Amino acid sequence: METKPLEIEIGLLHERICSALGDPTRILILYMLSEKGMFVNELSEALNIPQSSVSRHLRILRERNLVATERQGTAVLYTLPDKRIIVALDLMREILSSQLRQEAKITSAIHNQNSSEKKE
Amino acid sequence: METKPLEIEIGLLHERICSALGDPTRILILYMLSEKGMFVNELSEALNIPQSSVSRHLRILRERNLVATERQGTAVLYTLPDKRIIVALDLMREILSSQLRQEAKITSAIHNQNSSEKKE
DNA sequence: ATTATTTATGCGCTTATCCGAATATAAGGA
DNA sequence: TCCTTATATTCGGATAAGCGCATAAATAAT
Repeated sequence: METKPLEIEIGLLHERICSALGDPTRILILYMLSEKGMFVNELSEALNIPQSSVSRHLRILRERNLVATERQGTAVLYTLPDKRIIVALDLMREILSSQLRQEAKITSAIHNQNSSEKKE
Repeated sequence: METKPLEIEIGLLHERICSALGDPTRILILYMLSEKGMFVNELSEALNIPQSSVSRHLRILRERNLVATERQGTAVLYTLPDKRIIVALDLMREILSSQLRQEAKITSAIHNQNSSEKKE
């Protein structure tokens, strides 16, 4: 079974980037860090999520170099070293809102259809 | 417990777009469809993956409107209605290759360090 | 050294995701 | 109708991912 170059690259893309986006909390963390660097407990409080859970999510992001760390005393400041991930996420949000607009159109079209059917 | 607007939007973003990218096969399918429309069996053969598996992946993409379908006799042609998802994926590939270049730099720096240490 | 603070990890559990094989469904032709 | 082709779904099982709680590890201060 041969594995083509594209497949290998996509496999790596999934493993390193896409799978990190596979949890809504992690996406939210990326957006929060795009505003400013934050400590673990800050994120934990802001998200209202247990510290251990935040720490685990941060580990996944850190292992993939999507966030960077900087020790400050006993605390660890997390920052976003490459803002392009936010650009990619924003693009996906645009795709989503296109979809939602489209779905709203279809829904209202069905409503119009129903009300004109009633008239007949 | 309040849920802020951003959280809701991110939740939807994850549910509808990001989670669909959570499997390498699905990413590969999107790339293949970006070249040309394909039938299920074509994808199945090209990917060397069982038809049922491909069909399931296509369902996930279809439910999220990331692919469109068009019946042609007994077969179903799958196409990519919005190429922007490819733009987003390509951007992530760029981020990844930046990372890989960076890692290569660090690795070679360590090698240089080691060899100069040996000299002393 | 002891203690306080902050972050990371181990553990057990639950849930979600993926898979292959088999079966069901849909469309078209003999 | 019956059969063929193409696609979709169901089933059962295996694997991965996420969570909360408790605990370990790291740093700094007394």
